[in-house]
Amino acid sequence: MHVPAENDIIELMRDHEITPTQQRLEIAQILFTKPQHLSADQVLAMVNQDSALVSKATVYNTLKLFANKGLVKEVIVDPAKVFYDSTTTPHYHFYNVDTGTLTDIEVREMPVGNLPDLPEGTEAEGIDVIIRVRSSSHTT
Amino acid sequence: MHVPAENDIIELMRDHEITPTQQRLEIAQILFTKPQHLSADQVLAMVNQDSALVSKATVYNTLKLFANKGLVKEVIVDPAKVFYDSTTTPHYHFYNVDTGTLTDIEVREMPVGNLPDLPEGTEAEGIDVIIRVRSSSHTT
DNA sequence: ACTTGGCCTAGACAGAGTCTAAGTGTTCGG
DNA sequence: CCGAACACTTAGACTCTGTCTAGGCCAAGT
Ligand SMILES: [Mn+2]
Ligand SMILES: [Mn+2]
Ligand SMILES: [Zn+2]
Ligand SMILES: [Zn+2]
Repeated sequence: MHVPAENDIIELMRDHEITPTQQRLEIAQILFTKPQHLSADQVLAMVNQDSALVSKATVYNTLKLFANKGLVKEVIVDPAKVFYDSTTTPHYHFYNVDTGTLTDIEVREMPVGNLPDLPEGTEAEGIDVIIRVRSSSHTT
Repeated sequence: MHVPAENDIIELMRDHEITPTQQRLEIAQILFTKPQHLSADQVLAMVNQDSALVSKATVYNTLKLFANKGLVKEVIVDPAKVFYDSTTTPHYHFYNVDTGTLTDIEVREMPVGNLPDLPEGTEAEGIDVIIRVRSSSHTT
């Protein structure tokens, strides 16, 4: 299962209670061709590179919808923009602050201890682990 | 050593190769009264609540300067704004996505495994661990 | 046909953060 | 002292990501 067929994507969306529309399909096709980390702006550019298919508002709305329904995961590492991760299984990230590149870390490569006691009246939603790196031989 | 005296702060700044100016002192006084996580906007409001002492540009410039010199640490958990942490010793964070509140986690409360192999040509700069929580009894 | 409801869209808008160009000290050489 | 050099500060314009608004479109149901 590499580049998923349109039918697979429609089924995936139905599984997650998302009505499949033409625009959502265009966006999903781009996201789910491979594991990747894309900003909304990148998705907007990619989806419209041949012809204008999807508006800016719909790209933002759709990515947020996908995130809420668990189809993609938001990754917040850059104060300037959100990345959307097409891989939703638990994993962590390297973030190269020089290049802006995200790289996945398998959980087994970096075990993290159990959750500490949560603050009163809260429940856990997820753990983000980000290892910030910079490109070597920096004139620091 | 609670509310640090002006002289302590000047020495701290000199130690970090920061020329102490009136505006930088105003900002430092607010930051270092206690361990806390403040956005630039909050610092701007606090520093000017009595009389207009420091401009917006200087607040942003100063916080970035302090971060570069290691006086404060940037915490990136919210796509809308950066938090500045007056505690620079290693620790992790809870982030309540409902209230926007950051809470510290001591490293000993949540041991994290050794660093995995870094991507080619990079060196580590730091590890961020964020446990996202939401306030209980949510109508999800 | 008409209504309803979900979806899409252009473009206005909001808010965090940056930049620019001018002003204000402060230091330092003569 | 005096003037040049330099670092710092500032108002306000500007940029950029993301949100909102108000109307248009379309498919389904009656
Ligand atoms: Mn799923
Ligand atoms: Mn230090
Ligand atoms: Zn990832
Ligand atoms: Zn902290």
